[in-house]
Amino acid sequence: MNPKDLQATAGLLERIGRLLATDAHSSGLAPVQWEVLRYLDRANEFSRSSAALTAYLGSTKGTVSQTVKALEQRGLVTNLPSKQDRRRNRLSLTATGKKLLLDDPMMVWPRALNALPETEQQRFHETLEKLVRDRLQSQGRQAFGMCRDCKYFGREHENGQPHYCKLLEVPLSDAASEQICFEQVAAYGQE
Amino acid sequence: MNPKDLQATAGLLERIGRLLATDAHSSGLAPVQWEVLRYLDRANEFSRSSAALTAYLGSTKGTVSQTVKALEQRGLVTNLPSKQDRRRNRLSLTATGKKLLLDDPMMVWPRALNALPETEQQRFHETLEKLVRDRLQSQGRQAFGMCRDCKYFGREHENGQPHYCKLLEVPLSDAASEQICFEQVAAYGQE
DNA sequence: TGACTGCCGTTTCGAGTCGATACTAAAGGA
DNA sequence: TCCTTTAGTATCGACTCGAAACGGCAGTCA
Repeated sequence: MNPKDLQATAGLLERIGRLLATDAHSSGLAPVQWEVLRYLDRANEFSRSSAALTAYLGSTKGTVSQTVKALEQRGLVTNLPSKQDRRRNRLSLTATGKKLLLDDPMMVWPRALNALPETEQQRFHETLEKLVRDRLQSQGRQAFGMCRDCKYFGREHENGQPHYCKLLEVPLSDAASEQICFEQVAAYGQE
Repeated sequence: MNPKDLQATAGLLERIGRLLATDAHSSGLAPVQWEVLRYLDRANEFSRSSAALTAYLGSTKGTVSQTVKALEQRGLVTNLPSKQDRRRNRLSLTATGKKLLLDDPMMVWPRALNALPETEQQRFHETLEKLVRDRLQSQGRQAFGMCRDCKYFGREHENGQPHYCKLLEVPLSDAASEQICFEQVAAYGQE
């Protein structure tokens, strides 16, 4: 494709971004607030801190602190100091927060995607993944992949749990292996 | 793909949206301000008004008015009343605005896309276009396509110009036919 | 046992977005 | 001429964002 067409494709990405933002905005919470809720719902225990959230959002700790505070005031999130290291905090969704997530405006997209042919869904996902990964990498940012795709992910049984994290040295449940991890390093190369 | 995977694809869209926003943010202007500059650069004369911009952004006229004001104060945009209808305004990029657009942070995406195989570029573009169009349509919003893809676009010669708009009844240059039009209605069906 | 260092989170500041609402002014029909 | 519709502006409160200053705390090195 020539440069002009590639710009048109980028223009579509821009519009998608805007649609995402306005969808979010018109449903009560700010776009970032929704993203925080989604992240907390999908991240594993070690990754539910302000620092991890800051890296995930590509924002600053100040902004994140404020956003968390706003969500706390609405009773959607709790913010407690960690017992191991009292500099850190532990963020969690409240029951209200979890319930609100069922009305996530982002859910219109899976439905739209579902209308596409199966192979097109697959290919679209792969291309998106490539673009996001490349972009994050060129900014020196983490990809925040799923636990089970990590190079430290082990299938050894331990303590009755089916999996094991070789980095943090903890046993992992099946559910945990599908969560987002702050420390995740892709097992497959980034060629 | 199963629902969980479709959600993962939507998650990638979400992250792209965020990358777009932070890229924009960290380069001086707010994301929306960049979008306004890009729109004004690519829209035809009839479409460079606050009303068209409001529809394009899916925002409100109040917000657009403020955004335009901020860009005016920076000397990137001019805002003049229209002579035909003095309620309307005519927005234009200043020379400074046009120059700034050369540093558009969005330009990293065409480069990233260019790294993909040709067929993958094509397919990705088509899928994106489908998603955006469907989403806009389901919200009852306009698509803002290119003049030459419009059902009112005619290839008749007139006044020395190669094309013609059957809706506004004006001759069109080659360049104008590639601009975004407020009135555009897709020539191909929306099945 | 200290002091030094680096990290983590909070607070505050100014510019800007956003939706909502109220407002002004111009166009255009009855 | 009156009245309605339409286009753009002004203002308010909640929120985002980056930057910078601040305080708490863990780990290290002396």
